[in-house]
Amino acid sequence: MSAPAAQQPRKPRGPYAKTKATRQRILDAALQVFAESGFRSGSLREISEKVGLSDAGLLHHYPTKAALLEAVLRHRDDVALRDFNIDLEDPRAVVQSFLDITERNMNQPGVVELYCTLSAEATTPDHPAHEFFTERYEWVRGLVVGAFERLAAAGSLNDGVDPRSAGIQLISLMDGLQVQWLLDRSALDMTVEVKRYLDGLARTPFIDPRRR
Amino acid sequence: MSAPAAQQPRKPRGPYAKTKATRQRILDAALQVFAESGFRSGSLREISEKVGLSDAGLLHHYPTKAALLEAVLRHRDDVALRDFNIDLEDPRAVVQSFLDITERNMNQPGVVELYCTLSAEATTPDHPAHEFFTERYEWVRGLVVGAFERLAAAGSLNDGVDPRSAGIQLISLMDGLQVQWLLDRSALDMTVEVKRYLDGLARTPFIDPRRR
DNA sequence: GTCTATAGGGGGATAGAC
DNA sequence: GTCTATCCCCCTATAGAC
Repeated sequence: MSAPAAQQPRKPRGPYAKTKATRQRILDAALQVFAESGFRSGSLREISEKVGLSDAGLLHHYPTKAALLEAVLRHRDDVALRDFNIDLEDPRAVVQSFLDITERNMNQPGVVELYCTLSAEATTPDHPAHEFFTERYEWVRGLVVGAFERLAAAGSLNDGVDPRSAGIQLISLMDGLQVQWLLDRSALDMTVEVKRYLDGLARTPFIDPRRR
Repeated sequence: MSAPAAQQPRKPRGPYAKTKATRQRILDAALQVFAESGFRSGSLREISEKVGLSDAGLLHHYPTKAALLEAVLRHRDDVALRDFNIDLEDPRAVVQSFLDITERNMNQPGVVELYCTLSAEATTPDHPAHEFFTERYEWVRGLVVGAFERLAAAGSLNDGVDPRSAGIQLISLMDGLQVQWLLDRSALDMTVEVKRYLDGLARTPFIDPRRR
């Protein structure tokens, strides 16, 4: 779920390019390490060990640590966008997708940890992922606020619900739930909470009954 | 805002104890550094430089890096608890205090950054502040859920509002707002959003009109 | 495409002098 | 209570061999 698409690294020329597979393994390992320790204290050493490569071997594929981080973030977002393939013009589908993403997230705590840790770390302006996250939040906020605005215009929201606030709050809710959930997974069910929040916004539920 | 109270470091015996003042300066500097960089990549070096002390001088007051972190977190919570001095038996006062804290937070982004960064970092079980945060969240959740339960019993909540969900969501909302706010302070007003969320829970507003 | 070797910098913590 | 000196660890990145 990211604004611009990513450009592929480089020439996948050979007939059976092991390169692609290696890079995939690097991304997987990097995700794990950055999720566990964040960017700053996660080390290339740990990543290269996980992959079974030397440090220099790893840096052949991604020239710097920051470049590797970029690649991990963009890759995750590309995968998510492709898997869900949301119709951005349909406000109900957009809102529904937030619930779908929450549900998926409960099955991949590693990714949740990655975004939690990194988004907090990247609030500092000099962090290599700072721009990525500011742009990402701006984009997501625009997406969901737009959806709520169209729903409001169609009279589908309760009186007194401000579309922009609802968008900001939905995003905040999801982010905040993740911290509590990561700290103690038995304390709450993220899907239930998101669903309840959405149900509170409208008399007629958003959720397509065929899907849940 | 923490469950157990902290024990004071040690003997403040001398008549003009510079020790106390030094430790205060250390805590202030440590807060800044841990907020900016988190625990893992924030360095004692940077802290001791800010204070104007050598590394060893700093470690005389706090024997390890983890001990220093503990002290910073407990100190902040003690200060907040003392300043607000909430009547924990009055559910309206408890809910109101969340709004007060939000308002105060908007004037001290450093503290917000500290809790954001550290709570995310500390979701990993082996982090030195892991227990601190799990216990803290458990305690806060119990506090606010209890308040909502009493409000519900008194018929002060809208129909269909689940007290436990409302508590979990209020905390999540505050945490999530902080990330978005730190990334772009012009994007939203945390106080407004918390107030709107609370207003959505009850027909009669919680907020004491004498105070806002 | 991957390796070894190495440069060059920080990091936390301890010992012992003042 | 604070210092200097020191230990030994881990880190990112580059150069050049295979």
